[in-house]
Amino acid sequence: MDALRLDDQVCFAVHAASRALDAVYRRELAALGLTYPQYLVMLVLWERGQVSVKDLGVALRLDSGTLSPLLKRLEAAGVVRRERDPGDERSVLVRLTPEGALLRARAEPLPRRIMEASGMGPDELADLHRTLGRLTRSLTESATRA
Amino acid sequence: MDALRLDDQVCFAVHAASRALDAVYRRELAALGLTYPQYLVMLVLWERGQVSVKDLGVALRLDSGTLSPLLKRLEAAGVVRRERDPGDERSVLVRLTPEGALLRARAEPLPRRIMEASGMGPDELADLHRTLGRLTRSLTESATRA
DNA sequence: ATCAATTGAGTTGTGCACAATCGAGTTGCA
DNA sequence: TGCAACTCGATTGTGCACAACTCAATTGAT
Repeated sequence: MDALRLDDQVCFAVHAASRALDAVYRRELAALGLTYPQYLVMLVLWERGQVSVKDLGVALRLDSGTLSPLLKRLEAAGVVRRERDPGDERSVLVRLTPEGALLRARAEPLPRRIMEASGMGPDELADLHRTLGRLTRSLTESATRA
Repeated sequence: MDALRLDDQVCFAVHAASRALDAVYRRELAALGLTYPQYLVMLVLWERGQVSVKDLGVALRLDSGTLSPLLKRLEAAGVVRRERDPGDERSVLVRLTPEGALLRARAEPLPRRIMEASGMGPDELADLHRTLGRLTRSLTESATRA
């Protein structure tokens, strides 16, 4: 086996799977007016109600260069509000608007639909989840070490 | 378990792994002057020597909107050449330049380095590769059906 | 032989991702 | 107390990804 064959590269398999997932989410989220990364932000907000941009970045592993414009679009769409933290004026708190909170109900059926589209059972998905978690951790560590 | 919890979403695990891989490749490829998607194109060219834009799109599952500017940058970097297919003037053939062919040797050690950074054994990686392949196929099918 | 439908690249517009940088606000230490 | 170091968010610039569209070349059906 040739180490440089495209089809043998796990990296391409991950990349392709990620884009295929994105395409399925694009279709499912269109009705909610959200993109996939915007949906990820909403997941965090539906869990916590309010988060600083900093903590959002930690949760999603995104920096402010990505989050700032994304949050601006979510604010323009009327689903979140942004305001400086009175206790620390450097920090910006992001909260759900009532409209944003209402979106949650419409997002509820999504995970099941994606699971069905994946063609995999719960156990297999859980296994994949764990494996990818380990992979991401290893890669991240190796990146910070080097 | 809450279906909408970020940490329970396999989609986020895939997304995060993909970006972590991209980060590692970014570091490794910097010396070659390539980005990760450009490296994927080069993989195909190192295999086949010459490919039409159309076939590249099939191999990488990318459309011309992504490939056209990317190939333009590779051409500007001097590693590929583009010319109309004399047999079918609609088609554009992409070929390696000698400089592009030389890059292959410098890319050779990459897969091993990434494998080490992944912290996973060959069997486990092969397994992940297969699982992701099935996932991508299922998602793609479900997308075209709907 | 003609022309309508199809194919293949390219362009435009939108949005994500990251590096590098800036500036305001905060903290800590001399 | 005063100032240097640090933190946080925003901005700029580059590149990837996809949808929608344009246009030229080709194909096929009549």
